[in-house]
Amino acid sequence: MKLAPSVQAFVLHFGEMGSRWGINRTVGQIYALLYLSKDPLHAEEITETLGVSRSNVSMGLKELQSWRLVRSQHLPGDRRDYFSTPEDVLEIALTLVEERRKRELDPTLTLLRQTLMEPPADQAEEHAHERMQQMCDLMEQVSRWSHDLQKLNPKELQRLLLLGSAVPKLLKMKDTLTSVGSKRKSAGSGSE
Amino acid sequence: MKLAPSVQAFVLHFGEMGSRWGINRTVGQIYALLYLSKDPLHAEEITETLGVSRSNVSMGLKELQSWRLVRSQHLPGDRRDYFSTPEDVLEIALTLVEERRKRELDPTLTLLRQTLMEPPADQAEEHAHERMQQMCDLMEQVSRWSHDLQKLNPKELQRLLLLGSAVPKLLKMKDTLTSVGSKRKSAGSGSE
DNA sequence: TAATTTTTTCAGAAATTACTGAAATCACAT
DNA sequence: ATGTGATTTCAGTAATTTCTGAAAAAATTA
Repeated sequence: MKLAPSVQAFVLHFGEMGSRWGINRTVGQIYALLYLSKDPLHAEEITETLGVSRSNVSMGLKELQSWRLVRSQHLPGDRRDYFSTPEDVLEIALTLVEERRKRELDPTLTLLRQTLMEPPADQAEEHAHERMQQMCDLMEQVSRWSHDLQKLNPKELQRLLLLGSAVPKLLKMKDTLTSVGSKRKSAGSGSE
Repeated sequence: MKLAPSVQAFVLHFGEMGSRWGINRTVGQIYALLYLSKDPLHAEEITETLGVSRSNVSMGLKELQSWRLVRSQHLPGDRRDYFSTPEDVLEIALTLVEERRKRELDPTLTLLRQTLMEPPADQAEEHAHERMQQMCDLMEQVSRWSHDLQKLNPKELQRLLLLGSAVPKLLKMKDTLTSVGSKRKSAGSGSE
């Protein structure tokens, strides 16, 4: 398949960015190609277009599926697998957040929780444990944010994205409201 | 410097996670060590503790400083540089968000904007450009979120983190309020 | 069932990234 | 200026990751 110049550039760019994003060049290129493609592609087509080996494409597709960024399907009268990316960019972004949480946060969170079960043995360990506790608390909050995001419907998510810096204003608004109803309620903490 | 078992485990873990986070083993270990350390350390101390070469530590510290995750300072009567991490985990998280935006989003955003300046040359490019536009729009929103986050003070940020899944409720609350003041105003869009 | 097509696996090769030791540079004190 | 200690640079080496081609396995059809 011959690519238009701008498509070619995008595919190559994704290949280069791959290493920053924690995937390899081929995986980045495959994703870019599928993302831009109007119709699902089969592995052989990807192989030819990118000029890499068939086995490399096979492994790349497997990895992208493990990220849930690529899906496979069958077309009637064709034995080959066809691959495509989800349409909705918001859905894609959510998946990315979720998978990165699993891979980049959860293992550390697990270690921290285990470690913090045991009390520090001595003075030297004491300060370290305090620091670990701080990191653990933060990661748990971020992790919960990520989980909560997954529950939002696209409409709510879209609004949240558009909100941006208006969030603090909204928080103030809420303060005003809640303080009207109940005078001097313990301020600041509590997850509502 | 001899490390307590739990500290040792944390340092090694950060080394292993490094590859997932886009840094190498040594950089991960150096960061973990400094993060847990009560006092700033000089490079030689890090070298001995981690058992890697002095030059490797030098490069690692340079990289961590480029991420703004590590700072250097001088102690009176000592010519060596001492290194430490910022105390506040929220501040650290913000820095991480900002730096990742710069490294992982901005380059792609630049390419997309450039590409989308030109109209698609033919039918084949047309669909690809639509997809690029969708990605570009989303990335710009995420990028703006990241920028806006940086402007929040720690208190606001902490509240936002605690909010989590309560955000949609808050949005609904806002709807109720604003619709009271002005009847039938164009709903849903507009960044407030 | 066997034949055919498609996909996956995996050992070795190629490419990339990380690390080291030696030399160069820098910073400060005398 | 010269010396001393600290830091950085960098070419070469080591380790890791990525990629390939061949073979095995799986899926589908006849």
